[in-house]
This record gives sequence, C-alpha cells and structure tokens, in this order.
Amino acid sequence: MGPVSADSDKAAKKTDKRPTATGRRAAVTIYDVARHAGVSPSTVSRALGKPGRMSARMERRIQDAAAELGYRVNPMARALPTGRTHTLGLIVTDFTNPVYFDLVRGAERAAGVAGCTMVLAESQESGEAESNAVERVRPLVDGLVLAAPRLDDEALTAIAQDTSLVLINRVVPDIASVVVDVRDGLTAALDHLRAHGHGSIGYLSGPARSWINARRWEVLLEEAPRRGMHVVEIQTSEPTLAGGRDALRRVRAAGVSALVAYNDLIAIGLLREAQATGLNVPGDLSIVGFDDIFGAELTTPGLSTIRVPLGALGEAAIHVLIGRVNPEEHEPAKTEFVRRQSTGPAAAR
Amino acid sequence: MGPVSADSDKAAKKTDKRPTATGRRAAVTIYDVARHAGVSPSTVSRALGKPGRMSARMERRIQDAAAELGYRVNPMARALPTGRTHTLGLIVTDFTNPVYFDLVRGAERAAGVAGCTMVLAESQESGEAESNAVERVRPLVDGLVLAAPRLDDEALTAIAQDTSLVLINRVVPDIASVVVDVRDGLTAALDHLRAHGHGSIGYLSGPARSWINARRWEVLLEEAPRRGMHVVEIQTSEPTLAGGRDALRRVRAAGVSALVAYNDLIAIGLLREAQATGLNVPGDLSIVGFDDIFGAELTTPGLSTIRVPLGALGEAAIHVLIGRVNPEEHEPAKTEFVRRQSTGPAAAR
DNA sequence: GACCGGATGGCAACCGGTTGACATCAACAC
DNA sequence: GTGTTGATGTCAACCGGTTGCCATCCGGTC
Repeated sequence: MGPVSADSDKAAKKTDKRPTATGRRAAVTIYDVARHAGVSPSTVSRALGKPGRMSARMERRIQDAAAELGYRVNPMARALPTGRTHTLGLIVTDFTNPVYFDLVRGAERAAGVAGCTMVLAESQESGEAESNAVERVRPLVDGLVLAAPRLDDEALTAIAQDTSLVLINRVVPDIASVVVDVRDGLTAALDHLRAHGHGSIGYLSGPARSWINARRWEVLLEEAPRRGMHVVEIQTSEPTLAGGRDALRRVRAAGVSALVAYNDLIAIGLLREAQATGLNVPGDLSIVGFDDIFGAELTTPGLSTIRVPLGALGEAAIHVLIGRVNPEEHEPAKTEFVRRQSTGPAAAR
Repeated sequence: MGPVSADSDKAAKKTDKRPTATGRRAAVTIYDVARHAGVSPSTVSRALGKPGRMSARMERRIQDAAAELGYRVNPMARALPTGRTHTLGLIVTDFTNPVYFDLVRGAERAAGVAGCTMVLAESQESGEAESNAVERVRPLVDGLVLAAPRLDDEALTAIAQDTSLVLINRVVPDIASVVVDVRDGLTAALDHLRAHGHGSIGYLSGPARSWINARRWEVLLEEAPRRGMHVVEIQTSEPTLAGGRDALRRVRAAGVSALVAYNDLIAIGLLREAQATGLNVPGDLSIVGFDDIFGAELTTPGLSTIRVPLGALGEAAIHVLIGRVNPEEHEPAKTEFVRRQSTGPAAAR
C-alpha cells in the first residue's frame, strides 16, 4: 500500500529535488509513470483519462504502471489547463445551527459520489461575511451552493455571472435553486391546531433578509384565513434559542393560544422560557417548530414541528449543480407535520 | 443556464474576459495586470507577493492596476510551483453528531484567519471510509486534521509521512495532536456523585477503536477506586441515541446507581429509554454525559455532563497545523463538570 | 572620466497535467 | 507497386502563477 517505491533512499537526492514547503516527499507524476511504462507522458494522460483512445494492451500496461507506482493525479495540475477543479463549495449561514447538520451531510455524500470534494464556509448570518466567503472559495470551485443566502438578488445574480450557483431555499430569477414546499406541512399543522380549538395563532418570524422566512409567513397568511383562523407576525431578535426566549413578552401580549415558529431553535427557546415563567405547554400555549432538527424531540414536552428533509435538500442542490438533474425538473421536497406533545387543546378562555 | 457567453468579442472592455471551458468568463490574470501596468508578469507577481523587493512607487502602481482590474490570484496556479495550496482538510467521523459543529466552526475560523480555506470530509465511523476520505483530500491540502480517527497507529503514521497531520483527541507517537484533559471534569463528576451517595457507577463505553474512549475509561479506572467507588464498563452498540437506549438492559443488570457515558448522545438515549420504562432520573438513576453538546440542556431533566471546549479544540488543531503553535507548547484544554438535573442522591437500597 | 556595487525589473524555466496537430505504420484496395 | 485510410503514439504548446539568474541603470567614489 506504500505509495513510495522501495528504492527511494537510493534516489533520495533526486527525489529531494522538489521538497514541498512542509518537507514531504514529492508525489508520483505522470512523468514517472511514463518512464516506468516506456511511453510518453501524454500517452499516460490519455490512457488514464480517455479510455478507448488507444490499444487495450497499451492502456492496460500504463494502468498497471500507474498502480504499481501508486500514482494519483494532482488535482491542481489538472485544474490548470481544464479549468475544472472537481471541487464544490457549500456556504451556510451558521455551522452550529443543527439545521445544517443533515444538509451538509447530504451535500457531501452527493459530491463524493460525483467524485468531487466539498469546501465549506460559514457566512455568520451577515451579507458581508457571506460575500467574503464566496470570494474566497470561488476561484477554487467548479460550483457553489448557498444555503439560505442573505445577499440580495443583485449580488447573487452577479455571482452567478461568473460561477455556477445553486441556491437552497431562496428563489432568484435565472438562478437555479432547490426549495422545499412548505405548504403541505404548514397546512397540516394549521389543521391540527384548528382541530384543537385554536382560532388565533402567532408566527414567530425569522431574519428579515431570509427568503424562506417570507415564504413561510406568506403561506400562513394565505392558509390561516382560509380556515377561519387569525394569524399575526411576532418579531424575534434572532433565529436562535435566545431569540425565542426574548419573544415571550410579545407572545403573551399578542394573546394568541398557539404559535408557529420560523425554526425549531426559536420554538425551543420560547418553550423553555414559557415553562420557566410558569406557563404550561401545551396547556396554556401550543408551539409548533420548523425543520425538525436534532433536539426537537428531546424537549419535554417533545416539540411538534414541521419536518424539512434537509439531507435530501443538500443532495438535490449538488445534483442540480453538477447537472445531474435539470433545475426545472427538480421537484420541491415535501414537508410534513410531526406531531409531538407541545401542541394540544386551546385553553378555555 | 446557457454554456456560452454572448459577449465574448467585447474584448475592448476594461476587463477583457475570455470564455472558459465551463462557459464562464476567465478570470483576470497577472498577464492582464502586467499589460495594464506596463511591466512584466514576474514583476507583478513580486509586487503582489514579495513586498519590499522593488521601489514603492512601482509596487503601488501595480497594486492599483490589480485592484482596478479586479485581479484575484488563482490558487491552483499558485499551488503548482509552490506546492502550497492554502487549503486545510478536516475529517470528522460523523457530520450529524453535534459534537463536531463547534469543532468545525473553531477550525474554520482559525483557518480563515490564516488565509486558508477548509475542505471537509466525513469518515462515517469506519476506518476504510476514513482512509478514502484522507486519500481524496490529501493531494488538495497543505495539511490535515483528523478528529478522533478510527485508523490504527500504523496507518496514521503512514499518512503523516507524506502530509502534515494533526490529530484531535488521539495520541500517536511522533504525530502532532491536540487533546483535552478529561481528568478535571471527570474527577469533579465523581466527587459530585460520591457526595450524593453513589458508591458504584457504570461507564457506558464508546467505540472500541476510539482512543478517547479508552482514555476516559482509564481515568475512571484510576480515579473511582481512589475515592472508594466501584466502576464497571458497560458496552454500547454505537455512540448514538440508539446505542444509549439499547444499553438500558445491561445498565439495570449491572445494578449501578449512577452512570457516566462516553458522550451525550448515549447519555440522552439512555435517559429517555429509562424514563420510557418508568424509571425516575435522577431518583432511580443518575446520568452524566460527556461533551455538552447542543441538546444536553434541552432534556428534562437537563443532562449533567462534562463539558469539552470543542471550538477551542478545533481552533487549536489548526494553529498547530499551520505552525502557529508548537505542539509541545500547546496546553491541553480543560474539561469542566456541568451540573444540571440528571444527577442526584442515590436511591436508598 | 572610469569603475563599482546595489537596486530594480525582465527573461525563461519550471510546477504537472491536457490536448490539438502531426508523424508513423500496418493493412488494405487498386 | 502505389495510394489511402484508420489506428496509435508523440510533440509541443498551453493553463497561471513563482523564482533563480542576469541585464540594466543609477548614483557615488576615486
């Protein structure tokens, strides 16, 4: 399994000709393979990259030589003339947000299957940081996935000009994107709440720049009145546990009996703050989260939530990016209401 | 997504851009900058990379030209002659394990500060997948961080031969590593349990190949007897919620009154399974987790656990890797016992 | 005025692949 | 025998930077 030929000490001086910055040994190149197989480097390149261009015997011989020497192509060197790096970038807003766990995994798996490696960056919920992250990875990658970007349409369009781009949970004209259809899950949640006597619900909103936040609110605005329910938007300071906690005052002031939150973090934050102040969930207040992150089922009561297939979303984004799936053909993933114990009958008033 | 740029003949523009293989515009090169500034490409390279080698006036002029054209160095092209890619790799065992999210963030931040980008891969708790992941990213990176690797010492040593390597929570002779000192947190947890009358505790162990699992167990073996406490190892099938749930039978059979788990996932799994079968935590069973992941404080009762400074660990690994910190000088991060509600007085027997 | 040495910028050879164009050669038809 | 053709392998020119070495120019000194 050793990638280094046994006589390397004999040729130590020669191998040492190009020590890398870290003082490691230089890798085997196609020139080494070519010499070993008695052909020219270009022939090696073709034997390895363009099957069928030459006689099967020659091809075989070269492949054997390559295997014997433990040759591995140098992605950098390959990228230079071809312009293709076989690397894909994924930029998320916040690494520590559990929402992204599955998304990152889905993307990484799909990339791996396609023979690509992933570079990852974080935009920290800020447009500027996001822009920097994009600029940093851009020259390195064949394509880029932005999850719930905070940049405006114009900036995204400019990026798409120079780089293939796929957005997750964001729609911008002429840019490919994969989105999840929130209607199914949301209507199921509304039906569930109405069946339990909730006539007036609050929406704990997410970041103002978030397209998916606007989308979720929009669907609620359509669907709640259709069911004879009132719905109000309640601002949160940030899409985190703290943001949920801070919203309790406004929730109580709003006088709603049930809430749908922009995400599970907000929902959990609110849940715990409500309990801390002596409220009973779901007795006094029903709470529905969004995403079904790790942790949503750990709370007591378990958080009812609208599950988003995050892994599938990440995977789909990569498939669209590498052209395996036509963006128009890509069917939005479905959401699903997961009933746990944080929702129940509305308190008699 | 048309692959052809429409205006390729508008080369008279300020930034003349040629179409590339992917149909995107080619980036500005040092040749463009050189022409624009009226100097040779090598001079541009030096002006941008080796300050002080030339007159300040010339340097300024070239920098201005570069800025005006929006020049950005091509990392691939730079990597070829120098052998330095300014990219670092991080390989974790499982993306969806919340343990890693702070670690990834810490690493990514440290890398960003050092002007490096991160590539990320997952080894799925298997030595073979880990090996593949290493092979894939290796030619791409200047250095590699392996978090809790499952490969054996020999394989790791072989990797370190060709690539700078830093391990997290694993010690192998002659390979740099950053580890966390579990003794502080563990002894605090033991003291806490003993003070509550627990004389016999169980250790819910982690993966057999995990160095840090062995380490945690070893410290328990040393410290528990020293306090007059008995301690037994209780196997788990996997370091996940399911692994914790499955262990309940063995826990009951062992007749211990308190448990320390290899990680929080196992602890939470056990906690919930115990509750599901009617046990009271901490009334019948005290449980201590490990790591303090997101979610540990969400359970009811909140999980007492031994906090590991994950973010600092990831950051430290990168600092060691890029040589900012001498591995010998690096002081192990401290762990800390976080008392919540899953631990309490031992039941009278 | 001739000489000298440091500062400055350019030439050209890489790094490790890819690829269009071409040389070579055997087989085959005429 | 010659001409044609297709299959096969090589040559050499890139891709976009970096860097050792050399040419030039400048001011200053004897």
